[in-house]
Amino acid sequence: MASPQHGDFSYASLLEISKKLKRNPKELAADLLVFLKTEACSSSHEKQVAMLAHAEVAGPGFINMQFSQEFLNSKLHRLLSLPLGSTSLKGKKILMEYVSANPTGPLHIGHGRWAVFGSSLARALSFCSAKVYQEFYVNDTGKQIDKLYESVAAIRSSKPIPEDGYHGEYLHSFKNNTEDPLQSILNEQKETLKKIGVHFDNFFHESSLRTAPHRPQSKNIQEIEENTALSGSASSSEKPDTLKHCLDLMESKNLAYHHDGALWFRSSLGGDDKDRVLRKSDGSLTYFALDIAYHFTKLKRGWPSLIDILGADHHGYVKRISIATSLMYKYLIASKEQLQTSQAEDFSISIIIGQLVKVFRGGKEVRMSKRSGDFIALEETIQEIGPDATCYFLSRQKISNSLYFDLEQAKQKNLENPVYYVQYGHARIHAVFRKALDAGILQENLLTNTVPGLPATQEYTLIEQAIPQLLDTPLMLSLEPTSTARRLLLQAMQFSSEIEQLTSSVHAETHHICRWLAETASLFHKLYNEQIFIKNKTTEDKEYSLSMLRLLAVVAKTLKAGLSMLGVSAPNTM
RNA sequence: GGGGCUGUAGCUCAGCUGGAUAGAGCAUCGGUUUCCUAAACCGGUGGCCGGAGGUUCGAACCCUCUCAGCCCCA
Repeated sequence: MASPQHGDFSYASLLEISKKLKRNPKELAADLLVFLKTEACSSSHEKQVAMLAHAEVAGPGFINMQFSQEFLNSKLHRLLSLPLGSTSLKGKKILMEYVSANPTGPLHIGHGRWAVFGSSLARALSFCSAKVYQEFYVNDTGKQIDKLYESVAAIRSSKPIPEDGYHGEYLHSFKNNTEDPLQSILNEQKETLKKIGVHFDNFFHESSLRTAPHRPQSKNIQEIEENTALSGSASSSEKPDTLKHCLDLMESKNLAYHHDGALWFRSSLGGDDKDRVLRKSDGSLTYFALDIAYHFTKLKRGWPSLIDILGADHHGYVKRISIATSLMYKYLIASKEQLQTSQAEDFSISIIIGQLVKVFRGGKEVRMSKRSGDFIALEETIQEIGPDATCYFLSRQKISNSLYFDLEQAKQKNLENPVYYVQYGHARIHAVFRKALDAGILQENLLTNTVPGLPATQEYTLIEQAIPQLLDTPLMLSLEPTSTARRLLLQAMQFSSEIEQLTSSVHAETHHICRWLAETASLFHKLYNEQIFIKNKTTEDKEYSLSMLRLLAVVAKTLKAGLSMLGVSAPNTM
């Protein structure tokens, strides 16, 4: 926000306020300055520490401020001794649905993008104390699935695959086994997702929405993984027909009507340009009907805040499904049907449209089509460039922007991929700590496995084990206004608010994490080249080293937090 | 025909609520290693922010029009 020469941070929107108040911005700034100096400086919300050392009016009406040494010191102490996190979304219950790939083939690179984006966002929301439930919708009924079974059946009986069936090579592995293809493909998808750190709380099968088994010969796919504790009354011996219930409800509430032999949803009520068909005149249901029923169950299971991440090819769906879900929620509140949630204002549905990934190979675009079998598998990419680079690469750009992905380039650029730059920063800090241990600056007998502010684990890093002995170190950094060390500390302090900001925005721009990581790593590498942390000549040097280690420990802690939010590892050596 | 996304350095992209001299990485040119990891650091070159109007103290950002690319629906 502020460049270093403008102090630690600056306030710029005073000019806008002054317009409304019809006051001279400079005068207003001067008044605010007096207030800041008397009020804010004397009562920071932590202890009684003066927050500001300096504040001044600059330019046409900016206020530039500088933190006091004491404030920075206490902030550093907190960052080191407490868990990182925020309470900005405390009490929020959010159900996220993403990936939801059809179980008709392996995941492609586009799915990888939604997966990485979704899981990063989920971690960011959890970081802000929201309760997040991650779900994958398994589209296990319908024409595409029938085609899958027909194609496999043809392969098994050595007959030609139907023209409009699936021709991908991956299906040929079913020739010599009797596995259920759908279940098997789904399992493979899960395995792939696991490699990039994506875990779902639930795989919701579309077939569970209706009673009539869609495909009697494959009963094993009917096993419902849905957590019954969360699904309210769904645990009775007879499975309720959610879809029928939902459609009946809509009819009874006059949200749906019959016309021309079809059943229509009054989506125009909510501002759609026309009503949409739920059940065609031939009796078959539209995807839309199933989607409404699915979203209905999300609400009924007690999740009032919904986030859907859809591919750009589904953007036509956004409006109608938002409308349908809102109307459903209104009904649920109106009828006082059992809801595990409390307030109506908790309801929100946010549908994030992720643009597609354009895949190139040596400058030539590769078209993705699952049916012909010509697609870029996520699995293949992970194997070629590794899970860390995959996650980072897929996170780097705004989700609303098409992502250009050249496989050849990604392969070649292994060492130039920015993820290594950040990881290297983390590993380098470890090297400094190892050196400090060798030099006797850190005391081996004081290393501990009970680290404040971190979850219990058997595998604390050296840095983490050293935290307790660093907490007592006084801050002796030369934190001149524009020093790299000061900028680095401010950057680390910024991490939590960076995450808060992206979770509060509708666009949920997780690529900001990448930017923050790269900036932080850059500042660290700069500092590393500016000075030597471990000198070990005099007592003074030793104290200096300890104070620097304290700063570096915070940097390592936040770097690791940022990396793991993206599903990227934070190695200790490279 | 209707709708969505995008247009910023040679390439790939950031740019947070309209704010101070538009930023990174790669590429390119030149420097830095008796010292904690050179997978690093420092410096140079490179810009009509697609174009035109408008809003205002101020616009890459907001509004209108327009051009180009990608996608969805009919």
